[in-house]
Amino acid sequence: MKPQAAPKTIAQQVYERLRDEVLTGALNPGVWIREHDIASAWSVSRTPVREAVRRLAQDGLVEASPNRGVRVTVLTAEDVDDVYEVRALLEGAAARRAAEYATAADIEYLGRLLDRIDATAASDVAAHIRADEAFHDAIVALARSATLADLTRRLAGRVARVRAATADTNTEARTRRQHRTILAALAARDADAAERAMREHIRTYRSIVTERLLHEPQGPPTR
Amino acid sequence: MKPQAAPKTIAQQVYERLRDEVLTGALNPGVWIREHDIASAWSVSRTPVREAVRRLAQDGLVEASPNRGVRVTVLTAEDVDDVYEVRALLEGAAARRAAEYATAADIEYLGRLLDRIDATAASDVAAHIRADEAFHDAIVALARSATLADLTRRLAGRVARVRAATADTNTEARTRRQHRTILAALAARDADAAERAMREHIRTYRSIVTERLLHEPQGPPTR
DNA sequence: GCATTGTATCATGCATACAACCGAACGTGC
DNA sequence: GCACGTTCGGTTGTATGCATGATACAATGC
Repeated sequence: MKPQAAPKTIAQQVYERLRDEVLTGALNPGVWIREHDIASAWSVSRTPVREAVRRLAQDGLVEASPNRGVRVTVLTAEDVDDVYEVRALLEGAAARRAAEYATAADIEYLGRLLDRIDATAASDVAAHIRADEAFHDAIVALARSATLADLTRRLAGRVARVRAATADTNTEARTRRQHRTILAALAARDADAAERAMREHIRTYRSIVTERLLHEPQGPPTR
Repeated sequence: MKPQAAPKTIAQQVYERLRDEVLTGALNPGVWIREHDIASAWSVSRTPVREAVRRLAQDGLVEASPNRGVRVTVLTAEDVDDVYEVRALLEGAAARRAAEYATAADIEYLGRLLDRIDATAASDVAAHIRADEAFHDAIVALARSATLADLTRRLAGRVARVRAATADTNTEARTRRQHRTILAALAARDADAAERAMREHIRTYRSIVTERLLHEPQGPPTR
């Protein structure tokens, strides 16, 4: 079921755990992450911690200062705007290609994913986000473009950060309707409509989360 | 004015050198890269080599097999097609935004970059590629989107690989005309035209390089 | 009082040693 | 002769110790 069943190496485990702590806010924006602290706290050596931290930097979740260390990046409204605009671009293109390649079975499967979103309790934020991600990921997979999938995955960290920060549960009736619109466009093999619908959908997300970010600012950057 | 003037750390030096060897074909596709070999050959430890290799994997220039090592990725025509399609998407969007943000001075600067391409001897392949990259990079910079710039840079490695493998000198009159068309669209502040022109331009590249790849299958002969 | 310089401290950057794991070849039993 | 288990070699994964570079603070000179 879960394609990731190999948190085998310590570096991978540290990476996932650190990522979780950033996403959940256990590590507040602006705080310094010292390799030695993490290593001693979790009883591992600095080597895998170092590797994990580098990967987080690639994901845009932390930013490195040479010879100084890394700290959790601070989310600004401009960043969110920017990330979501590019995400709309990428996933819009993915939807366009998916409209060309999707089989009837694929369409049916996507429909079941949407049903699962509807069946998830609005209170279960994490499950809701996972179900929504599954729908978007499935469409990207249908695009049959390794490059598109790769870049989308690269944005995923920053997107997840935003969603976690804003408790983006995607429960609004508007976004649900948009999901069905996207699916209908795919089923009709209408590439233009699929791309337009996906872009519109993600831009709706964007306005929702940016608005929430303005009302719930960030934590204090500890020096 | 090179923004990168700090190949100070050993890891960075190893990264750049390894990258060069992959691009120039000193390391042929399919060849296994063993950390220890590189380290002893260049008189450094495995630690910075390991870091450099991981970064290359992120760039898509090498692919890793768990506990087995990494080897130089093999270029297929499908990969090239895919990478250039996404590149057209990203840089097309960049051109659109550039049309909104560019000042008169920016336009003039872009014009000088194009003049420099024309002034470069067709025989100097490396200089030609650098000059062309400068033009494209400048447009991406004008888009004022950190995310767009980041993803473009992430594709840069794969694109550079293709260009090096096909000696893509961009000397055809057709591509030069397209450059001027893009610039004209930017000068006219016509976002739609700019995006269209850039997409068309990169897709022209794509057909050129894919055709060359078919005639000259893999990289240059071993040194 | 302010600027400049020297120094202490600390985190990263690198090197080296050890351990775990995978693959392949070889040997043995049927 | 074939299949299976085992051993062996080699590579990556991890731990730890040392060197280096940067920053902050304090002392000193102007």
